[in-house]
Parts: sequence; structure tokens; C-alpha cells
Amino acid sequence: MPELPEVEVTRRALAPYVEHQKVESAIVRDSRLRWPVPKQLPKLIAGETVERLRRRGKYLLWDFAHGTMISHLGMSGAWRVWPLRRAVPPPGPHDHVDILFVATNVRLTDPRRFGALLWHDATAGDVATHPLLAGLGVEPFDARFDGEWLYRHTRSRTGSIKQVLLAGDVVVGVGNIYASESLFRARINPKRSARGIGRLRYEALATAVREVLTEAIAVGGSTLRDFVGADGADGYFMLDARVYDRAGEPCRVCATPIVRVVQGQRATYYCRTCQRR
DNA sequence: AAGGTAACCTGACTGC
DNA sequence: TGCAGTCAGGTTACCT
Repeated sequence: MPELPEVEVTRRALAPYVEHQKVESAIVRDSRLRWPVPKQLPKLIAGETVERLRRRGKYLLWDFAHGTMISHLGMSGAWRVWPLRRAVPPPGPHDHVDILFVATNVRLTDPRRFGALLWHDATAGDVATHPLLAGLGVEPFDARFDGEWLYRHTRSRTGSIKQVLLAGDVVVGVGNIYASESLFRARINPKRSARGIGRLRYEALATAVREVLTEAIAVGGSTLRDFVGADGADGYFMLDARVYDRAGEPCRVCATPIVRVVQGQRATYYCRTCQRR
């Protein structure tokens, strides 16, 4: 599930339970993720305190005094928290890591194993210089992100606007669902060359991106209570999509059937009437 | 430098 | 039921 909103919802759910809390121990049950979970990770964080839980794009950054634990949820990853450690269920086959705090247990599950859990030592400098983070674009809620930013950073791009949004080197956090949704709200055709879009339409797109992400965070946030609990509810609540996964269904604005096309091996959904250009 | 493609995985669903 | 095929919210590595 994880695009920026899901990661942010996760961050907000976890933060009250882990920030300023000391790690008692960590258990790596299955280190096979996109890259192996470092063998020394439990040793590195045991007895240390999480100073802050931050998000950068779709990455969660767990700041310690001596370094940062970097986590990415890939396609199927999720962190769950159990406020009471005694209520934690036995681990399932895709539960890779448990981190035990004094009163709380957090667990990383990831069936497809596209996620990552890595360590960046403070001696290596700012975590922002880590190879996975260094090339990331601006945060969509950063004041610098606006139509002018999109316009300036697409002058030398030959690809489609949909693929530029997904690439993450201009703006971060927009995944496959919210790329389609943002373009629909801005009334821009996903196949349109990024280079050919003018400032005015980019202004609409920047606004649409922020709106879509804000709404998605809001509906996800409304289910935080379930998310935190141990009752098995998955906690994420999908934004009511206007186009995503609605191929053949009528556009909510003009009733034209929504079409599905493939761009860069990913599905794109849009309305041929509302998103003519 | 930017773009296209394959690759990494498991699980859910569809159709025969 | 069973089995094959398709698809899925992400990203990197590698090649032009």
C-alpha cells in the first residue's frame, strides 16, 4: 500500500510510541528484504534511544544519536505497533523484524520483500547523503514545491508527465495511485510530454498533488486507532479514487468510461474527455 | 543525462 | 478443485 500518505500515516501512528523511547532489544527473524537487514542491527540499536521518527519521501528515518535506521516499505511492507507487549501475537511467516521497547513492540512485515531496513552510521555524515536518499526530489509539502518548481525541473525531460511524477527525482512521494489521481484533478493527460506543459497547468498540478496527498493522509489518519491495535485490522483506508482502478467505469465528472493504459510497465488510469490535454 | 527494460518477490484473483 | 496466467501501492541495476 505504501505511497507517501501510507508512510506518513505509519509515521504518525508509531511516533508517540517510539520517539524518546529506549530500544531494549531487536530480533531479526528473516533478514531477506531487498537488501539483507544488517546482521549487527540489533546490537547497534539495543540500549539506544529513538530521538525522532522522520519521513523523507517514502522512507522512514529512525534517528538515534549515533546513526539512523532507514526503512522502506516497498510494495507490501507495514509496521505495526502493539502498545502492550504482552498482547503481541506470535510472528507469522512474513514478519521480518521485531523491535522491543520497554512497554511497546513494533514489528515489520513484508511478504513481497521489496522493502528495506538499513543502518546509516552518524560517522558517515548526514543521512541525507545516503545513496538511497541523495537523489530524491523535493517534498510535496515543502514551500519550494509549486508550479514553477515543476516547470523548471521538466525543461530537459522528454518523458511523459506521469512518469516524471513517478520517478521521484523532481517531487517525492507520488506513487502509482496518486499520480493518476493528481493528473485527473489537474485535468492533464498522463501521456503528455512533461516538457510541453506550461506554468499555469503545472500550478494546477502542484495544487492537485498536495490536495490528493493531504486527503489520503486524512482518511488514513482517521483509522489510526485500528492500525495501532492488535486486532488484525490493516488500518489503511484508501482514498476514494476518481480514476485509479476504475477502467470502464464512468468518469465521476462527465460519465465517459475511464481508460487504462500502460506507461513504463505501470498502469495509468484517466478520463479521455476531462484530460484531453 | 535521460530513458527503456528486466529484475527482485508473494499472494490474490480470473478463466479454463 | 486445480492449474496457468495476470496483476499488484516500488525501486534499482543495467543497458542504450
